[in-house]
Amino acid sequence: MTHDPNLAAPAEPPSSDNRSEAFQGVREARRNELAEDYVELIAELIHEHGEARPVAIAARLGVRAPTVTKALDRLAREGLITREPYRSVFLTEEGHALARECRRRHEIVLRFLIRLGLDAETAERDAEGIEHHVSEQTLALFAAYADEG
Amino acid sequence: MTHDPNLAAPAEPPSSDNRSEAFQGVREARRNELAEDYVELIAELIHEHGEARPVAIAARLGVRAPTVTKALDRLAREGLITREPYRSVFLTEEGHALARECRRRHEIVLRFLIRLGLDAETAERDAEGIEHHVSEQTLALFAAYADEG
DNA sequence: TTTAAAAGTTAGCTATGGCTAATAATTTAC
DNA sequence: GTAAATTATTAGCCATAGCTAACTTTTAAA
Ligand SMILES: [Mn+2]
Ligand SMILES: [Mn+2]
Ligand SMILES: [Mn+2]
Ligand SMILES: [Mn+2]
Repeated sequence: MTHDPNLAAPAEPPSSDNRSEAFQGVREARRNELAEDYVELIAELIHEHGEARPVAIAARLGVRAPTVTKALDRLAREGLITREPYRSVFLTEEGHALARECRRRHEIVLRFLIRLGLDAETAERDAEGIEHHVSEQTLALFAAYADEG
Repeated sequence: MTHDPNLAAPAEPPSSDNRSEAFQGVREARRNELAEDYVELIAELIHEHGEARPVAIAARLGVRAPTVTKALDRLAREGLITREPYRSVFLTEEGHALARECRRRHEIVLRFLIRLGLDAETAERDAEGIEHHVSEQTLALFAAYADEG
């Protein structure tokens, strides 16, 4: 979806030992985390401030400006955003779709953790990491628990 | 614990905007994921087969041998393992402690997901990613739910 | 005991994701 | 309307994490 079809992928699926399945999946998820955080955040900033400027992205992520510039170049290359130099950033259709998906996951995980009894701050922090590693099945169970649990 | 004190850390904590806290935490967690997976796996292999050979590590992780060699060099540099060329790998005290901690987290998350109603395979896969992003607080709630829920 | 296979390492490539320092463009203040 | 401040980009650094190809060492077979 968000990523290049296997830039550094092996000739023969390296040892598709059955046990390796989980790790393969996690590596795949890790490759998309950054892009997911970016598009989700960009959507948020546009909603809150009417635009997403690199300086705001950097502040929210807690990284330096050049880090953001480079990441945005990559997102543009991947077709998730459009941009012009020195201007703020826009989501493509694809980027917007991914952002919505991420926001949904984020909110379900967050609601779930809070319902479980976690304080808001810790919940937010854990959700920010966990959201990238929950399957649809888990998400469904989280949502069910949050809604009625 | 497992990592260098900020190799690429900024001069002044880059924009310690309050909102950035969650992302900072996640980035920190991401830096340790690989090391955590390795030491946990090494402990497992030693338990199962009496030794941890690079070839077995590679098979289980689903990566190529040179990837493992390099990662092991890094773990050794960080004081988590000891090794000699062409021989199998051992955990240092520190590595062993980290492995135990990881195994504990992994098992709590896994038990929790299964208790929630997830199938074993999906649970294993999600746990492999989630385990690196749960705070002690969340872990406590997971454990409580798994035990009595 | 020689040879073949398996395992491990090294060298070298690509891409990501951080950073600083220097420069360029834009916006704001005067 | 110019000068200053802010914002953004570029260039260049470093470490991680993957890969292949080539080589070395160790282990297993014949
Ligand atoms: Mn996130
Ligand atoms: Mn998020
Ligand atoms: Mn893991
Ligand atoms: Mn694990």
